[in-house]
Amino acid sequence: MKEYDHKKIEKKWQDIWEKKGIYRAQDKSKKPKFYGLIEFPYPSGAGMHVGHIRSNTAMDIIVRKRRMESFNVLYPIGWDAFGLPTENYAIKTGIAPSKVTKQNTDIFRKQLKAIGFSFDWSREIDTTDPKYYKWTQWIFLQFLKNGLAYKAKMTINWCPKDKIGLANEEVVGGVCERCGMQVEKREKEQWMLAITKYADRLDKDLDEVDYLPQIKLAQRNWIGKSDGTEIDFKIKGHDSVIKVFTTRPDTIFGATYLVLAPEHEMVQKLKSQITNWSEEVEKYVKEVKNKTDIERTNEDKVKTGIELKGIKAINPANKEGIPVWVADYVLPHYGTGAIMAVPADDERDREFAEKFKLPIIKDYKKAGFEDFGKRITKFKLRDWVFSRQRYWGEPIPVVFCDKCGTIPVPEKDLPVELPKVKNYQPTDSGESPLANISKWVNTKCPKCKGKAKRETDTMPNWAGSSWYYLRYVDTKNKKEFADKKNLKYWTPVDWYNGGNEHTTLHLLYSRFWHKFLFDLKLVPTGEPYKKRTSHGMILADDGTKFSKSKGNGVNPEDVVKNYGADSLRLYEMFMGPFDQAVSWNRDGMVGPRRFLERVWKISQKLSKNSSLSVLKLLNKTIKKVGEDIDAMRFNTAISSMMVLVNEMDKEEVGVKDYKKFLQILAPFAPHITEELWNMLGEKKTVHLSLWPKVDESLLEDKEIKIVVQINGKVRTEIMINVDESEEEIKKQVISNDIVLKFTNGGEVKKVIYVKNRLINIVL
RNA sequence: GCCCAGGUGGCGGAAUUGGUAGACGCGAUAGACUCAAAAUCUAUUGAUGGCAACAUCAUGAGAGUUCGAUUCUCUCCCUGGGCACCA
Repeated sequence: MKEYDHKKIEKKWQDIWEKKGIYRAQDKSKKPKFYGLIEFPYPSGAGMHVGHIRSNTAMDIIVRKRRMESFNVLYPIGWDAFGLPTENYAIKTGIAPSKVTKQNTDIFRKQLKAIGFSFDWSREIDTTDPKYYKWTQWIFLQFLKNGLAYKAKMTINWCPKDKIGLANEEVVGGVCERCGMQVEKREKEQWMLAITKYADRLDKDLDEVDYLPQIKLAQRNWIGKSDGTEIDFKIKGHDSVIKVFTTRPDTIFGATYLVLAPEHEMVQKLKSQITNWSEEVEKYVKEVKNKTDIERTNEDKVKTGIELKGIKAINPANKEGIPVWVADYVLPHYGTGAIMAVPADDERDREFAEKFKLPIIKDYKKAGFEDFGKRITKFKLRDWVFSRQRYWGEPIPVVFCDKCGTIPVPEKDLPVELPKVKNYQPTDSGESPLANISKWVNTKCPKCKGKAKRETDTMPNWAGSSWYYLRYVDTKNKKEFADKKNLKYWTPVDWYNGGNEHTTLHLLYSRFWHKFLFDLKLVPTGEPYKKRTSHGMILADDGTKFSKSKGNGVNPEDVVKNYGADSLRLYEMFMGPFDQAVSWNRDGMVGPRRFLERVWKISQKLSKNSSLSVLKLLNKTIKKVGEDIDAMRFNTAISSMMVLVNEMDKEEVGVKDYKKFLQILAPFAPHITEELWNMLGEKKTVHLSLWPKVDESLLEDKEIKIVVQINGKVRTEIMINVDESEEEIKKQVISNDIVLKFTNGGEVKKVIYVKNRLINIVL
């Protein structure tokens, strides 16, 4: 072929690669393994997004390089297909979510294949496949067996639009994370997972993993570990105590009053002794209860509160009776829901004390505090609300029997499959649409064989994604979620890249599930991911998010058609630093495409040997590209290859050296490099060839240029020999014509020499 | 309000972590090729002054440390993201 035509080569090689199975991971291998993971996509009806391509290409480049470094690589793909958009689509159109999911995954698969990602397609998984969610349900039963799944009646966040209960983690700024609707409060029986039991380990074990510092910090802030002291305050004339949590137990001598959250259980217990109960306190407590979190916290910092008259607590430090208040700025779910106020030391407490004329003790002694409480660790993290009143999720495998109570579905009866329904709308009472299918709901109790009802709640879509990386190591296993030997060989994941938006939700949940499975000795490591990085978003050319309503999306298929997958991959890697958000530029595709055309053109003019300048630059580039890939600096890797191609364009290039260049370009542009590699007579794929070695002897120059500064300003540059001594170089510089012009007989105060870089003369 | 990123030509961005600011790419201008256009090639391209050699200024603003600051310190302004009175 004389000219580069991506249409003739891309599909061709994709088919050959698939037929030969060159990207298949080998479960039995003596090679060292490398498990590279991307977050499996949600197959939305809109098809693949340019953002998917950016993150998938990055990991694709990394795993392709690892293969060329003789690693046995696992780079799998699947579908995180349960979720609201598909269900909402079903509500609108009446089309079954399973059918929509099938359509969407077919589109996604075709689109992903057209980009040339080196996924091992033989391991494709789908969270909505009963063969997969059988094991999601099975893991839930293990949680239940071990007391980590429990039912609780609790105030939940209720989205009136989605008609669904939301986990605290899914409420962003008081509104539903998905639809933006103001969240209400409702009482509801919910399945919960006790993630808080793992809070300490989830925090501590971050020390063992290689996550980006920001990611660790975000997880730590979310878990919110804080060490402090729990102190009992006795109540005068009452036998119970108010437990207070403080990080500053040394300030107890300055504590002049207590504040309880209005929801605090002691408020109800002390009711009969509170003299202003009916006229003030009761009303205030009710008001707070009706407030959403956002109203409660958005009061322009004007604090409200009511004193519980008739109640006095005793400060254990000085035995003085102090007043007790309720105020909504104290939250029931953090600490003990009660604080001791030290207005002399704490800004909020002072503000509150000044407003309500409470005593402030300025000088108090700070010694001897340790006797008054016990050391304790508190976390912000709350248990995970695991129930959804929706159709399109894994049914929670539990039945309710009047005689026997809540009974888990026996493991042999898994999976509990989703039945077909006619109407996907949640019921008016907010129950799952499953509640309407009496045939499915009414069942036999596994224990007494009497009448029983199935749980109609389903799992949140975080469930299937909490363990999918484990299934990839053994996707077809019918006996267990994955074979132990496979787990031992492949896990942990060596490198996991994903979106920033998942650093507190998905990442934390999957670490929690993993630790639980580790405790049951079902997985061999305490952490699922050795290394975690994250990518920046791709924004529209105006710097805002892509959105359907604006119609500013970019269709990757059009780009592939016009420019080719290789150009698209290169552009997305070249457009900016990988961890930062970048704007899509319609004209940006041109540069990478031209680059590939020049790469092609050079193949038509190869000689026997390369010029020295090409040889030197090639070596430098091999080194830089290798380092840049490992550090995810794809943009500079590409620019250095562009510099090399510019040089090769002008100079003589030998076949052997050109092939080395093809090898380092191969992870970025797999199709064109394979075609050229093949055209040059290679029979085996470039993608399993050995990554070229750097010839260190070619990296160093004997003659180098150094910069000459006078008083810190660049005035000229000179060539020096690397073997020359500092003395000789200084002498040479001082007698330089241009330097003499500036020194002009003046006194040289100081000469600073930075080896092989610059020399600065201070006058 | 607090925390984390970030602010560099017309645009996306680079800068060996204190050592030539603007690599690489896009765009633009001029020329070559062409009947013409596209593509390609060649040259120029931060600003100001100058015929030129060159000089001065310039990395959000202002100060500081230093022989030397895009890089370090302080104050302030702006953009994006996260958290929401956390005891």
